[in-house]
Amino acid sequence: MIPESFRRNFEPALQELLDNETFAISLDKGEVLLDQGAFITHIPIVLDGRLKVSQTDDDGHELFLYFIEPLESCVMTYTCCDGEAKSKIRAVAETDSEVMMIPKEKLETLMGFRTWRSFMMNAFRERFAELIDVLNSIAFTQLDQRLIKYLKEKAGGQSSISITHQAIAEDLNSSREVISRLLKQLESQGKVSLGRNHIELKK
DNA sequence: ACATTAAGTGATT
DNA sequence: AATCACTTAATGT
Repeated sequence: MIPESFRRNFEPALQELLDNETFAISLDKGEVLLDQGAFITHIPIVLDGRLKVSQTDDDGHELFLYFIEPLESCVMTYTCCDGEAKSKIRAVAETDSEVMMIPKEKLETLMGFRTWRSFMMNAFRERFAELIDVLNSIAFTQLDQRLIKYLKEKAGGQSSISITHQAIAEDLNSSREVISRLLKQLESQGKVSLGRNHIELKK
C-alpha cells in the first residue's frame, strides 16, 4: 500500500515499522480529515489525491493556507501531537484521496531514524519557504502571482480546471471581481483560456 | 420561458 | 485591490 518509490527512502527497519504500524484510509472528495479544534491522534501522509489546509479566523473567514500533495505530510500535526494539543487547522480532501495514517505515539520511535528526521526536516523546510512566499506576496499585494501559483497547484499536471471565480476568490481571500479581471489579463496574455466553470491552462 | 448562477463592467473608496 | 450596483451570458427546470 505504501508506494515503493516512497518506501525505499527509508532504511529497512523503518520500512518495516511503517508497514506494521500505519494504515491507509480513503477519503471522498470534500471529506474532512481533521477539523479545527479536534484532537490530533495521527500524522497523515498523503499517498494520492490532495488535501486542502485552511484556518478559520474569529470572524468565520476561511484562510486558505496550502495544499498537501502526494508524499507530503502535514507539518502542522508534528507540532501539535506532543501532548493533547488541538488542531489549529482544518484539512479537507480536495479530491478523492488516499492517506496514510501514523499513530502519534509512534512519532518518538520514528524520530530515532535518520531518514525519518531528514524527511521531516525537509517537509518543514519546504512548507516554511512556501509560507514565506505567501507572506511576501501578500505584503506586496502581488495577487496576480498568487493566482498563477494557485492555478498551477490546482491543476496538478492537468491542463484544465473546473472551478468558479468565486471559489478561487475565497481561497485567495480576494473578491470575485478581482479574480475575474486578473484571469482576463492572463487570457489576453495567452496564458489561459476561460469558460464558465472552467479554466484551461496554456504554456 | 423563467429562475438561478457565473462572469463582466464601471464607478467609488 | 476591494466593494457596490448593475448588466450580460450560460445553465437548469
